[in-house]
Amino acid sequence: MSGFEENVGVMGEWVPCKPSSKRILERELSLNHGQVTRLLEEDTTGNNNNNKDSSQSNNVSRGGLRERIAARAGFNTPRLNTENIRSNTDSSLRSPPLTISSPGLSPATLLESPVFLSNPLAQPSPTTGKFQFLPGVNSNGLSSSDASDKEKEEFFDGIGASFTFHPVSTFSSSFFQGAAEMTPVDYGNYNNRSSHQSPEEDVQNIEGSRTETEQSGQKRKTYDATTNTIDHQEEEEEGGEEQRGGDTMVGGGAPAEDGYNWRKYGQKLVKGSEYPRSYYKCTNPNCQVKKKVERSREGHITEIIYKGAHNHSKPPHNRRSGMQQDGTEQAEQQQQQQRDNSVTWINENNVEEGNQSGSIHAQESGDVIVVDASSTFSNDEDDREGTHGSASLGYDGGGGGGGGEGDESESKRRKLEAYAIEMSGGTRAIREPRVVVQTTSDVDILDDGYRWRKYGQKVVKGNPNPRSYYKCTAPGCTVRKHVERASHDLKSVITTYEGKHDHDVPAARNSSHGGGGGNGNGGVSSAQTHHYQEPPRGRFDRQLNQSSQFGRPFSFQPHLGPPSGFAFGLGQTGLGNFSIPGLAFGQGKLPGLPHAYMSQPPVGMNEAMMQRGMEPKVEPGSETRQSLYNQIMSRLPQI
DNA sequence: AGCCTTTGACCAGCG
DNA sequence: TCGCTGGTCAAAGGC
Repeated sequence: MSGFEENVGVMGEWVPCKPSSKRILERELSLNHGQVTRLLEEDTTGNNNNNKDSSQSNNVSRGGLRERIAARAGFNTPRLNTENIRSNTDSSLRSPPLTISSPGLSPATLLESPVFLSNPLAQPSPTTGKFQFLPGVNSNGLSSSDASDKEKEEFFDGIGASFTFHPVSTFSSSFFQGAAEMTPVDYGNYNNRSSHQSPEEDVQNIEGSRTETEQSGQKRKTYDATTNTIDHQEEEEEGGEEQRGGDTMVGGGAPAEDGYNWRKYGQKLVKGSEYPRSYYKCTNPNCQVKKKVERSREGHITEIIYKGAHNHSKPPHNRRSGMQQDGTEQAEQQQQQQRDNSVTWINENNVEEGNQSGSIHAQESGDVIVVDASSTFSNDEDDREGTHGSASLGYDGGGGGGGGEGDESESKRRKLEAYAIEMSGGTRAIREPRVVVQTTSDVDILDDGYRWRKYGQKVVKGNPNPRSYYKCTAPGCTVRKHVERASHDLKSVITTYEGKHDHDVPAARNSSHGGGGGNGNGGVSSAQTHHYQEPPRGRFDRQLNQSSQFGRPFSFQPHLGPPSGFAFGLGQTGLGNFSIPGLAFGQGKLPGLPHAYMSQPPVGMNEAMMQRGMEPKVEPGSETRQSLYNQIMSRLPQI
């Protein structure tokens, strides 16, 4: 391949350079992520406090991001200065400065983020940036000592690119649904695919900078903790595929459908947020659940924050009475949600420590997740991944000293939040790991070292570009991927993977595009990483892009890797904005979150590298960070 | 008529 | 105490 300097799809947006960025970055980067551990000892402030801290809201994009992150992840998160972040639709954005005002957050940390998810939604265009992969970074997030300075230079030069760690908002399990409808390509084994390899429900339609979700036959997955089952309630939306509008906005009316009825009781333009926030209450009598919804100018839901838990079941067939909301509209809303929201729960009630009764009813409709948090829950759906673990609350061991002492309410809230996180993580767990890599390159990402058999091709509605579906030809390997090219830029390739771990890269092809850094070690890493982990899907959403996709919970546990709902962009002139819209949900035990998170191998990174034919190398993490730091600092404009 | 959204005003918490 | 801010109220109007 052509090496790092070769473009990599960029996702992100450029924002005006902030003069002080370097200084801030310098200070912040000097801190290592070990500090994150200390964050655990800090009180998780919870979403409700977001607006209480005006100083924070001034520094955090969309106000209270940090708190929101904390609420999701169960621990305080680095504070980011994202005030300059703008919608990526703003073409005027350029040369964003990297402003990191968060202890413990370093480029290395970010680069070690679990998955390199390019979020089409977040991009104005796949061609607006480059998706760079750091040279010499292996699956462990360690840089390679073999990576030449030149490579690194090139890497950062290429950071005209910004890249985004972004959660993917649709179920990966339903990712290849479209394949079922596509025109099969006879490659011999196509019809012999095992049932479990069959395409499922919906297909994410990545169209240039947009992600559309196939809505025909949209399914809702309901996870019932009491039975540990996942119920697919297929909701055949009227009109089926015809309903799939392009970039249909959610009407100015009701919030995205999530199965419950809501009454809007207020709207306000919150400081730090570009978009107005709407306040909704559940219309069910005695139900105190509320939610806040923020929409972009286009009507895309950029964030949904739930507060509380429903004490009732969903109303039958979620059709609002009285109001005009036909199936089409609803379907549109659902698909809208699927492609762009972030969800946060602030669970404040119905939870009793260690003794939850009832059932957890986590429902997802697109990205909207509603959780009836009234019980503990466990999720065995993803046992194969070793994720989730316990359904027990992510409480910090009964107060873990921390802020719990003497502050019962705070402790409780913390627990509740953690609980909510747990739940959200649980719902996430039912999805298969997935990695989305968008590149802009003349090097076909198909040539990633593995052998693929094309089993179909389909033109997804709303996307003029044909999508090709591939399956790994390795025996027993169920990895699939689909690839499509942006019509406006044939070099832009969007590849989405689904599946995981079990075999090495075929030797014969492993070096075909080794690109930079191709030393003996590369193959090793490559061989180790034909697996895909679900990225932490945190909201993400608010991301630089209003179209955000957001947030998905992620597991901090080893098998799942670090949180991913993580998005940040590096500016063209060195470093750009930096945002972590979806450093979201964590579902592991609270006490271990930060550590686990920080220590997770950058699966996504590695995968991304693999996509690019790069060969990760090993190097002590500290060196990696230092190297990154040096590189970044050297690229920052002098103040 | 009922339910909804809109929107300005008000309230409360925090620094 | 004051100002800022997010959250909520409630009247008005629409469907």
